[in-house]
Amino acid sequence: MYNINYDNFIVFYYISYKMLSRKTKYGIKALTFLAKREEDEPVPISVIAESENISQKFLESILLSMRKAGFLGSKKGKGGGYYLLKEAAEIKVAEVYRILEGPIAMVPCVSLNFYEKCDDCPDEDTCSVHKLMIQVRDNTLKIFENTTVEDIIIRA
Amino acid sequence: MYNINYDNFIVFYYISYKMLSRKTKYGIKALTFLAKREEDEPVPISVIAESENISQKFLESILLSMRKAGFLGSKKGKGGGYYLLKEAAEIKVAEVYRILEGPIAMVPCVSLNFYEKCDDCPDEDTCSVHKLMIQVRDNTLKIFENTTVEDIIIRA
DNA sequence: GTAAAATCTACTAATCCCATAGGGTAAAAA
DNA sequence: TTTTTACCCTATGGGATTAGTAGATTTTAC
Repeated sequence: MYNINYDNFIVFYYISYKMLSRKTKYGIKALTFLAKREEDEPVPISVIAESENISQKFLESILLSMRKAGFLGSKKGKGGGYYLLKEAAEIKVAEVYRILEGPIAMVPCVSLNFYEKCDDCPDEDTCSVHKLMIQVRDNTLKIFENTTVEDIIIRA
Repeated sequence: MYNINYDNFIVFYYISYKMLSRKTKYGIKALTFLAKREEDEPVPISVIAESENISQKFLESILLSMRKAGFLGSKKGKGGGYYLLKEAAEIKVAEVYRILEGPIAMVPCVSLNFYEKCDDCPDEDTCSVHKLMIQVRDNTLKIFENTTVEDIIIRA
């Protein structure tokens, strides 16, 4: 929490970082954790959760989403857990982001995969922010498309 | 709303675009609207709201924030309204964004102006997403710093 | 074939923030 | 003094996030 002085009145406000949710963050952390292991044996949720400091129940739903998306496989029962189905170098951050977070674009009207007209905006061509947001989207997309789980491990 | 087929069950879900709120979007639209006018006379909130298709009450608070931030001046009573205090070429999108939306960074631990440790992350150095988010921040920041209200008008 | 281990599923809940609306006050002009 | 406008405070519905709780289901181990 921060405070800023306006006209001699102290104004308290919370800063919100909503662009990267914990869900996506945890998802990426879990993927890199799995990729860093040498063995291909299934890893229980509990192990990933503890190692990466993630709420286990929350992580369950995240891993499930990524299993349904084809990144992970799972095995039930003793000795079970989750394991990577793809090579770390084949998993792009862009794909993971879209599964867990949603569109990469800042506004629906500039989304490539989930385009929708902004319901508050009568005309995209005259919209002040449209082209600016396309620019931002292209740049962010470029980074996410060119970064794989392997890249993340190497850099860190 | 989109629907996707998982295991023969139809799953409905809503897509959220939270990165650029209406607040910021409306703020930029209002600034460009004022900048496009040739006269420097004050423009009533109602006129801006109607022209740009913005909820008037919501726009009130937005313009107030931008007045307190030094971008706008205001005049009460008949013939009153809001007017630009700076030249359009001097108003960077980055500044407007920080006032209305908040930090440009996707996560607190990579924010330049509002740095905070992520409370779910024990160690930034070993965090998988930290460096990636720095990269995204730098790119977005570059765009926002190099774009002014005048640029927006010219491009559109 | 029983117990343990683990994934899966569903429901609930607290909290937060966005977007908006309503109503009233203060100031400026006519 | 009346009108016009910005200014300020409060409230509220809805939705997203981030879990927590309880149990069902599947697999392995003994």
